[in-house]
Parts: sequence; C-alpha cells; structure tokens
Amino acid sequence: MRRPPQVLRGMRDFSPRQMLLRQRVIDSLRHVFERYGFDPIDTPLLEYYEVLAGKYGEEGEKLLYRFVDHGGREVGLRYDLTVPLARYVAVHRNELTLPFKRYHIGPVFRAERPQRGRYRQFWQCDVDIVGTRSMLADAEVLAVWCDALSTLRIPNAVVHVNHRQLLEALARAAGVDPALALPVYRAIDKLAKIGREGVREELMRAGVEPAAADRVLELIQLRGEPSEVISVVRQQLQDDPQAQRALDELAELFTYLAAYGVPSGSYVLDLSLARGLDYYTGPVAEVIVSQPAIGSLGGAGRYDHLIGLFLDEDIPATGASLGLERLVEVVDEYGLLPTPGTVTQVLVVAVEEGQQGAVLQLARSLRAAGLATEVYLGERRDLRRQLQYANRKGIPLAAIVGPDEVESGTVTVRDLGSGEQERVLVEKVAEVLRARLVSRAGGTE
RNA sequence: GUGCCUCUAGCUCAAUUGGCAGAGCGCUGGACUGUGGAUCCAGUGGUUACGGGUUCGAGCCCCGUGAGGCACCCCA
Repeated sequence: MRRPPQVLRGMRDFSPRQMLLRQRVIDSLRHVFERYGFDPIDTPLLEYYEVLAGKYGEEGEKLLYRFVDHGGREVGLRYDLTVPLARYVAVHRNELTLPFKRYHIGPVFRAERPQRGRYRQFWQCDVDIVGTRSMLADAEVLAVWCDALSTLRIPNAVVHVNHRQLLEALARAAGVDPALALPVYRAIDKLAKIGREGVREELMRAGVEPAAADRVLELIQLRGEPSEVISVVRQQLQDDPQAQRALDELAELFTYLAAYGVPSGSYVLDLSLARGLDYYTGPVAEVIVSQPAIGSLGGAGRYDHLIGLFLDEDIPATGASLGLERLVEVVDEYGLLPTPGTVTQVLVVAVEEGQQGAVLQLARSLRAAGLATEVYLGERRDLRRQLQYANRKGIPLAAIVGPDEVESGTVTVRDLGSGEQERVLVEKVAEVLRARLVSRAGGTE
C-alpha cells in the first residue's frame, strides 16, 4: 500500500465533527462579541516581515515564520492578530471613527515545539478597542471575555489581572533596573508553578538581594479580592508614584468591571502575573483554567504605543485574545457541546429503484423547507444499506418512500435514535420532521 | 530551540533472552428480498513511521530523519 504524505509538524486536519464543534465555538464567540458592538475585520495571513519584526521580544522573534517570496520580498506569517490590527489602524487611520471596536477570528502561526493545546497553526479570537485610554475600555474587554467564557460554560476559568507598571515597580523594589528586569518577571511569574522558595532561589540567581527578594515575594503573594489587595500594595509601595498611578488605574478598572456585572468570583488581582509580549504598557490579564493542564486560554492587555510604531501619532489601545484550540480542548474534555458528525438532518430513502424519482422530488421540497436533506448516492441502494449509511453518519431521521407510500400519498418517517416510525401525508412531512428535530434537540440538552 | 519518552492492521493494544507478527473493535459478505444500531457465522486486514547499520537471523540492538507526547523556554 502506498504511504500517504504526513501533515507538517504542529499542523492538523479537521474532520467534519471537529469542524462542526469549532464552528459552534466560533459562532458563540461571534455572537457575544457582536452583542457588545464589536465589528468583524480580517487581514492577510502574510505581512511584510518588517511589520512583524521587533514586536514580540527576543523569544517571540525566533518563533516567527519568515521567508522570501518569489518576488524577493521578506515576508512573515502573522504571529498574532494584534500587530496586524495595529498595521490595519495605521493604514486606515482616516477611515476610522474612534474608539474603533473590532473582533478578529483567524489563524496565526508560531514555529514552536508542539504539545497538547499548542500548535504551530492555531486560531485566535480577539476583541480590541482602539483610540481610548479610558479604563472603561479595558473593563469592557474583560467583561466580554468573562461573558464569552460563561456562554461556553467553561468551568473553573479565572481571569488573573495585573498591571505592567506594577510589575516594573516590583522590579524597582527588588533593586533591579526595569530595563533589565526580565529575569525578575520570569521568576515572579513562576510562583504558582515552583512556589515561594523556588521563586526566591530564582530571584537570588538573578542577582536580587535577599531582603529585596523577600519584599518582592511578600507583594506577589497577595492575590484575591482586588480592593483589599490594592490597599495593601498601596501602602507597601507608597513611595513609588508610578505604582500609585497603576493602582489608581486598577482600582478604576475593577470598579467598572463590577458595574459591567461581571461576577466577582471570575477574576482576581494577581501580582505574580507577568506577560512576555513587549508591547503591553498597562493592565494585563490572562485566563487560566486548572482542569485540563493546558495553561492559559487567552491573554489580554493594554498597548498604548504599538500603533504609534506605524504612525506619527500615538494611538492607545487595549484588547483580549482567546485561543480557539484551547477552548475546544476544554469543551471536549467536559463534553460541553455535544456535536453531531454531520450537518444532514434527513436521509430520504427509496425502498425500490422505482421510487427514486419520488425521492428526489421529496428531497427537493424538504430542502426548500430548509431541512438539510440527503439522498443516498451509492450504487447499491437497498433499504438496509441506506439506513446503515444514515446510522453510521449520524443522520437523525429517515424519510422512507416505498410503493405503499407512493400509492397512498404518504411518507414513512423513521427516527434513527429511538427507532420510532410513523406514516404521514406528504404535505406534512417537513412539519413532522422539524418537530422531531426540535424534540430531539430539546431532549438531549 | 534544548533534554527525555513514544511510534506494531483504519482504531486500541499484545508478541519470552534477537528466532514464522497476534487479539479486540472496525470494515466486507452472509443468517435477514420494506428497516440501521443488538446477536451469531465467515472473510478482509501489515514494507512493525521512514532510511541506513550490526547480526546466520531485527518489531526488539545502534545511527539518522519524520511525527506525537512531557519538561524547559515561551505562550493561545
């Protein structure tokens, strides 16, 4: 037997069932996004390499797919949807009414080593608000996030919030130049994974004095009800004006978040949260889910100077991203969205070859009535084979036409799930099928 | 990008110290000429991921490549 070719590392095919599930998740997200007035946009998968270069930090840069096209252009596959948005805003600046709210759902590429929930091609689902510094925008983006997560009924998802400038204040508290603070952030971010002592060791290794390390540890261990954490940190960092400003912003953000009606249990202020992407400037957030050990479902944050890299003018922006594959992983794990293996709702079958004409005619009228209708196209069309096809494919209903039915102007409707069967007049078939589909859907929920 | 583990039929997995490559499920046909999913019977299944090496002999040992997984790094 001939060996079929493999797909590229970190890239996958999707079966009909998988695609139907992915589409359902995407549909839910789209509906949530649109309910807040975000409009869709799309951008090319390929950008000039220059557009992407220097936006993601040293580590991110290595993961960029980069090549020269046949015209000798240096190009790159998009790494996220945020930088393309910034480029889009720069290009279409004069057509946009600010604040500009858009959502964007599509594939991005990172040349990483694949793992569960981590692929080289994956989909991001982003909402962003461009053109306002107001914390109202940051709050709205997080409110949309929480709405999306609860719409999908994702269990145990918690939004961890922090502030970039608070992180820098921590680095200062540790006696490290903010510009050289990367190892400190890295250590801080591992708190949940390696624990207090682990972080302490790593801070020391980064050259932090023991006393400063203890002070940092004390701060990052604060987590929980935002207003309480904020007041404690406010005292601890009272000599740091930048930290005070960040705390003001966070206080405002959390006030709005509550006003948006986001349940207080779905987010925490977590001073140990660090995010790697270079472009973040203000509040940052991450959705973390405990159950499938998949890490974060999404990242969010304010980036007030990214768009300015493409323009003379600096335009502030904030946004949030969800990873489709990781959402689907959770949805799968908990069976949150039972998905059929086919879109087909009805198979119209002929008992004998003589009824084939009647079958095609019935199929046509069922399609006109809006039902996803199939006829069996195989060469051997005995009844058994056709029902077997319906069963294997997961088609819920069959409409059977035989000599008796033709003679009496009826159709036999068979429910493949229950095995129930009834004879109905041709004119009523669509109605009866629809009723059965509804009761099925109602029954399985 | 670094380290470790894995790869046997479409799927899930067996195969003694290196000695003829197996089972269940699936699939095909039949028991069943107007009824799928149950049961029974029969049949179909393989370059052991790919390429090389050692050996009288390799699924098993060695090297390389590819893919998957775990950790690191980083992140969605």
